[in-house]
Amino acid sequence: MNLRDLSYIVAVADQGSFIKAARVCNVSQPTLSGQIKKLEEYLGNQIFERSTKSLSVTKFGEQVIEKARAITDDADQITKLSKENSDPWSSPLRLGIIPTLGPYLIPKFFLELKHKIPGSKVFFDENITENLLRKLSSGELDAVLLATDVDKQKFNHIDLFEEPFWAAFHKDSNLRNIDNLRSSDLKKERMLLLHDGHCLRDQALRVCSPKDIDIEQNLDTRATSLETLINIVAAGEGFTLIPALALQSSWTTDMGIFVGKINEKHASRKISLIYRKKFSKDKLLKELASMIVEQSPNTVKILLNK
Amino acid sequence: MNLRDLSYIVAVADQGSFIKAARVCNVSQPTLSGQIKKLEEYLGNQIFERSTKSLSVTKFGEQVIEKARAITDDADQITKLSKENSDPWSSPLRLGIIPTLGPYLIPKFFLELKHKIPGSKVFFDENITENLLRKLSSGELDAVLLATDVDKQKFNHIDLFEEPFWAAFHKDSNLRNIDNLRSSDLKKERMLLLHDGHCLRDQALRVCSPKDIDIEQNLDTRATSLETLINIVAAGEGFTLIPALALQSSWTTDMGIFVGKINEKHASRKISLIYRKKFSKDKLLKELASMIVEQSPNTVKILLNK
DNA sequence: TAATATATATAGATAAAACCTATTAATAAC
DNA sequence: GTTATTAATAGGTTTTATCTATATATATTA
Repeated sequence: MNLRDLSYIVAVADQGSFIKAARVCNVSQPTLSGQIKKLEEYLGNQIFERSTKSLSVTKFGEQVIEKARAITDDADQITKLSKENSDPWSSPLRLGIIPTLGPYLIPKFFLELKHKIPGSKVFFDENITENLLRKLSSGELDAVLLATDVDKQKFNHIDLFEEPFWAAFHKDSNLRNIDNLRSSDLKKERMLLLHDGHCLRDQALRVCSPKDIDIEQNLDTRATSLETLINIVAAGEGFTLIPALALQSSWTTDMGIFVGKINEKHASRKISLIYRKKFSKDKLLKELASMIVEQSPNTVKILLNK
Repeated sequence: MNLRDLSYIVAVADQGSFIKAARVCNVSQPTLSGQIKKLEEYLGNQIFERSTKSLSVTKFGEQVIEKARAITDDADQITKLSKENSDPWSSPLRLGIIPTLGPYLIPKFFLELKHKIPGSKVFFDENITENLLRKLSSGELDAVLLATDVDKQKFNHIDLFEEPFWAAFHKDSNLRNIDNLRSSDLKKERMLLLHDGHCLRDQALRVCSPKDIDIEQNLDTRATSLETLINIVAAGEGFTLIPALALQSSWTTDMGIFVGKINEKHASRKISLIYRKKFSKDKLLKELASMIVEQSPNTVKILLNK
C-alpha cells in the first residue's frame, strides 16, 4: 500500500473514470490502472467494478475510499504544516534565561524584537542554570541565556557581552570612601549572597571571598532574588555584588545605597546564548543575538566589538 | 511522502533510536536514516534532532508524527477491512426479487442458507423487474432473481428452474369440467391481471389473450398482488394465471377456488439469477443458486437437470 | 590519553517499482 | 460496419528503495 495508490483510488472515485483520474493525477492511464490493480491484488478484494462503459465502486471499495480520503487529507495537512513551519517564527522560540539576568535584559530587546519581526513569539523560562541546561538537552527549550561556560562539545554558543560586577553597599559603609574599588577592598566586609544554584552566587564568591562567610558551614545569606539582597544591604547588614544590567538609580535616591564598579578585569561575567549543536533554527538565534547586543547599553558591549 | 516513510518516523519516535526503529521496521539503519533524511528534505523541516548520543523530536516533528500516526492507523484499518472482506459474506448480499416470486421462493431457501452458512446475511429488495435492473446496474444491488431474459452482453445469468403456470378459477367456472387444461380453453374466460410493470402480467398475456380484455384501452384488471387477484377470482369475477410456487391449498379448502396446471410447454416462466459481469463475488452466487434449486420442489426443478 | 562501544551518516552497487509508449480488447454510438 | 471511447496488456526505461561496507562522532572504559 502506498499514499500515491490511495490518491489514485480517491481520484477514480471522484472522477468516475480511470482516464480522467489519470489526467488529474498526472500519470498515464495504464500506470493508474496497473497500480490500482496491484492494490486490489494486495488487498485481496476489488475496489472498483469496471467495464469499458461503466464504472462502479464495490461496497468494500466505499469503505477503503473513505479511509483513503482520511489518509490523503492528513498527508495534505503534513504538507501544510511544513509550509507553515518553513517560517522559523511559526512556533514560539522557547528561551531560557537565568533570574539574575531575565528581568533586566528582556525589557532591553523584547519590544525591539516584536517591532522588527512582528510575527515573532518568545516563550521565556526564568530558571537556574542547571534546570535550563537540562531542559535545553531534552528539547524542552530551544536556547538559553547563561552567564556560565558550557560544554563546547555538546552545545553551540554565541557570546553576547561581558557584564561587569558592581558592589552595592550601605551609605554608612567604609566602602563609600574608596575611589577605585578593588576586590581586595571587599574582603574586609560582609558579603550577602543568593541561594545555591544561582550562578551569581558562585561568580560573586569567585571575585572575592570576604570575611564573616563560612561557606563550608553554610552560614552565609541565601536570598532568592537581587531585590531581597538589596533590601538586606539597605538594612545595613553587608554589601553584595550586582551585575551591571540590574543596577537601579532608585537604590541611591530612595534606599540610601551606594554602588561602585569593581575595576578589575575578572570582576565580570560573560553572557552567552547557548543552543543544541543540531538545532535547526540556528539562523534565527544569530539574528536574536545581534539584536540583544545592539539593544544592550554600551557599558556591556565588550565582547562582540573586539 | 510515503506511507513507509511515515511508519519509519513513527517507529523512531516510539523507539527513541534509529537503530532500534530500523530493527522494528525490518530495514537496515542506513535505509531508515536515508529515507527519513529525504522526507525531512522534502518537507523542508527537521523532524528529529539527532547526534550519536541523543535523539529528540522537534516541535514540527511532534505535529508531523501525530498526523503520521493517524495515517498509519488508518492504513492498518484498510488492511483489516480487506481481511474482513475476504470472507464473501462479511457484508450482506443485496438481492433483488420480483413480488410474484419473493414471498413464495424466499421461505424455501432462506432458513437453509442461514443454517448452512451461519454468517450469511441477505438484504432483500422486492420490486418490479425494471427497478431491480436499474439498481443492479448502478451497484445498489448485487444480484436479482427475475423471470425475464436480460441482455446477455451486459449481465451474467444462472438459470434456476422453469416455473409452470396454473389457472386458478371459481368452483362454478366452466373450466372445472376440463381434464387436460390448455391455453385455448382459457381464451373463452375473463382473465384477471396484475398492474403494469409486473412481469407476470406480460407472461400471462403471452400465454393467452382471452376475451373481455381490451389491452389497448387499459380496461383490464390491475391488481397489485397475487393475493388480491385470488380474492377477485373467489368473488367469481374471472380466472387468473398463478405461478406454481405461489399455489396455496387453502384456496380450494377455504375459498372455493380450483386450480389446474396448463399442460403446454410454453405455459411457464424461467427463473434466473442475474448479476453484473464483473461482480467479484460470483462464486458466492453460484453457491446460492444451487441451494435455491436444491430447496425448490421437484415440480419446478427442470432446467438444471437437463 | 588511548581504546572500545555505540549511534548516525555517507558511498556505491543492486534489486524492485513505478512509469511511459504502443497496442489490444471490449463496448457503445453512429 | 465504422468510429469513438475506455480499460487492459506488453515491453522497455527510469526512478527509487534497499543493501553492505565504511566513515564519523561521541560517550565510556582502561
